[in-house]
Amino acid sequence: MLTHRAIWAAIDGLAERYDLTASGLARKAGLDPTTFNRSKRISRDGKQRWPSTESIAKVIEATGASVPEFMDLLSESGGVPRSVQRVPLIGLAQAGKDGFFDDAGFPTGEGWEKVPFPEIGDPQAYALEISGDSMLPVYRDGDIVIVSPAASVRRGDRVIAKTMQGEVMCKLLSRRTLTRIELSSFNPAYPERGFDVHDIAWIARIVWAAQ
DNA sequence: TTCGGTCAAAATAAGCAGTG
DNA sequence: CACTGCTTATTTTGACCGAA
Repeated sequence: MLTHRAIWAAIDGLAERYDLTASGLARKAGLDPTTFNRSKRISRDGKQRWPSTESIAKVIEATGASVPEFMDLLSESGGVPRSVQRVPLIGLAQAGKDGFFDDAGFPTGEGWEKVPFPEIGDPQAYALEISGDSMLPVYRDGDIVIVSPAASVRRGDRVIAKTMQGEVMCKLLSRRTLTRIELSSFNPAYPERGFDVHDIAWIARIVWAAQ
């Protein structure tokens, strides 16, 4: 439903997602900074004012967001504000480098982009952007998963694991003993891989996925 | 007339030396 | 370090403008 509330909430959401205020977003889009102010949303006599499609096109262009992304914000907001937390986001490939995690697999330091996500009640959770095709057909390239290093991991769980060598992978935990960890890919084209527990730096459960 | 966007001006917020 | 006083940038409001 394209309500007045939803469309403005989506603009606010877009601004927040890119760390801008509403007026900052307008300025970045080459519009007058006042275009999205509150007083421009409801006129003096209480009538609803709407942004033009041209303005919306400009802010999407300026932020580099996609039209589907904006539609997402529209349906999410839907007029009813939802509890949202901002979680750190990182790419799977980047995650292998040093400096992003502490020894226990909790996100640390700088370099994390923040994305808003529905509240999942875990302040330690973070987001990973999937790359590669080893997780097909469950996760596609570009999907975002929410990972909780605090959640307990059991057989059959979808997990993110990092090896001592710095390789980060998204797998299915197929077997776990005191000394061995067996990880299988969702994509049958990839073989199952076994690791000595000492070769795994940390393992964290995927608790949510945006697809 | 109506509807969005722009203009001008005022209110806030954010730095930032200088001082005790 | 904390506190002023000052400057600059950002945000907001309400009047106004041009297109349809």
